[in-house]
Amino acid sequence: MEHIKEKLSQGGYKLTRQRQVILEVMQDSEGEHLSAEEVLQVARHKSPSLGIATVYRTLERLAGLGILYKTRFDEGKYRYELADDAEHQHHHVQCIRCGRIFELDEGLLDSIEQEIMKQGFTVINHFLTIYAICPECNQD
Amino acid sequence: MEHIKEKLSQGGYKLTRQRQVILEVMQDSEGEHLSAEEVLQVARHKSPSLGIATVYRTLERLAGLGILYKTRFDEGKYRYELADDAEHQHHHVQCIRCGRIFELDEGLLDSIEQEIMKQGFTVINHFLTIYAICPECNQD
DNA sequence: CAGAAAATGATAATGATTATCATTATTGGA
DNA sequence: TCCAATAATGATAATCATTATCATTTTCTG
Repeated sequence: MEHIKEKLSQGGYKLTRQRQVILEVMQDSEGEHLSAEEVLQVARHKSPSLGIATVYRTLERLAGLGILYKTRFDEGKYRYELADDAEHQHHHVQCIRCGRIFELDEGLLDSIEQEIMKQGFTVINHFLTIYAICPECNQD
Repeated sequence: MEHIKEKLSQGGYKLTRQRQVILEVMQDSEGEHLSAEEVLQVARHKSPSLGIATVYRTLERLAGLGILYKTRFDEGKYRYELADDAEHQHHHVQCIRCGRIFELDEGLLDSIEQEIMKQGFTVINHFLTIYAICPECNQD
């Protein structure tokens, strides 16, 4: 939490009550991937007058600072999750039956990146989403 | 072109003038990834009264039949491209400078899929997008 | 050729996000 | 401490892509 506050102030942002609440929501929902609307619903428990515009602005800033990951699955909206300390970019498997999202190990894409770099590209980032049927749904 | 017509009628759809025009636009733009709005602009050269709703409906049907791929890059809209004959799913590298999109070989993800299957998943599909700086932009 | 079914085009509705703007909160000096 | 400058907030309008609606037109089948 401390290093997050640091990043905020380094970015020239203040840790307001609203930002604190939104950060807490993100921390309390480890492993989930929340949309802006979902963040708002939960955050209003602690800050009932919170507006959706502030949620969007805050999530955007936090993502810009690398505190959150901003990902778009194959639906119309972005989802956010707390970034780990490490620099690594991770990936997802989404179950097409139950909709749950599973994390995928990093490093799996290294060989692909190397191939592309050979062709003269500088790789900045990559996003992989796999659609599958999860083990539980497979039992039905 | 013939096998596309076949697929259409097999799906219970008629090859109307509008659908023909939209298909031609997609065929004439090999290697590009067009949004619905872009398809409309080009298609209106041949069919000026074409409506955007028809474009959306047609692209959706063609994608449903596997004639087109429907992909969402990290922006708010879908883009479409003609699917190859092969079943394979391909992937993209997008240059963050010039915005151009490059195709990526298939097969690169096989090892990752195998890993996930070991964990009990049934893989249905996967989407990989890599953000990079392309060789040309790298020279600036 | 008629009549049913499908397709079209105009436009309204929707959902997510961004922009605007008046109000409120915060902060670093006098 | 108080005050102005600046940043942040919340309400709401605007925007953008997409989907839904519906009256009209087209197409196919008999």
